[in-house]
Amino acid sequence: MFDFEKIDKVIHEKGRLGIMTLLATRQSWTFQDLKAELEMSDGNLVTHLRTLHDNGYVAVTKEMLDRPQTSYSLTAKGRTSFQDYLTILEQIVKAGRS
Amino acid sequence: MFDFEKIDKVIHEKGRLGIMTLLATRQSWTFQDLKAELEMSDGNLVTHLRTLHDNGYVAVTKEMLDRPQTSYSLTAKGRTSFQDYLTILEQIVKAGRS
DNA sequence: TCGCGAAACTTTGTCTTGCAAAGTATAGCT
DNA sequence: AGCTATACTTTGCAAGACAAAGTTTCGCGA
Repeated sequence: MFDFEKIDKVIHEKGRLGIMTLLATRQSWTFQDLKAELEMSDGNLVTHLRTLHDNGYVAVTKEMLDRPQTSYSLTAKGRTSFQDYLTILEQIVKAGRS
Repeated sequence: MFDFEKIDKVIHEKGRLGIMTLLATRQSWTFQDLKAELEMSDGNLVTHLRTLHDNGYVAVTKEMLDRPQTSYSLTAKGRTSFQDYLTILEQIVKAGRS
């Protein structure tokens, strides 16, 4: 019926799913904004962001304003992977609502 | 924006999400049918089903036909929890498609 | 110039899971 | 009695989430 093996394990985790969803709604997010929105610890957030970056889903931009400020955004690959993931979610919702 | 903490960790796991989705499409599934559809090992499938049962999401019916046959179905609690979960998925899809 | 604090990590450690392989129990068929 | 299928349980490992504490780097104020 469904191929649940297709579910992307990198995205399908509460923390990273939150990050990906936020990144999809805006061009760019700072570390601080993500942290405030998701209420994650520094270590946890950085680890998830690194996992996403290592998989080529997230781009990192480091800037020096008056304070250091790192921003994150989706890569093209990240965006398509996320859309593919959403397609599976849609199928699940559709099946589950019947 | 979203409260990702609301995501039900019992449901939000690839294996159990598969089980719950299948159970939502039919009144009842046998162990063998679930196993064939999800392509899981016996131990893995039983463990997930027990987790779902321990959380009150799944009812178990044991029968003796010519062979032992155990069937699984959603409880009322399981159904509402799953619907709540789907609601969050819908929000994510909606946000991610914008 | 010497801290001080903030941002963004890294490190460490713990604890929970997923998952598979192998073993067990029960019942029917031959 | 022995074989097979179902439905488990047990064991063990490896991966991952997560938090707390330590680290680095910068700007700024005393």
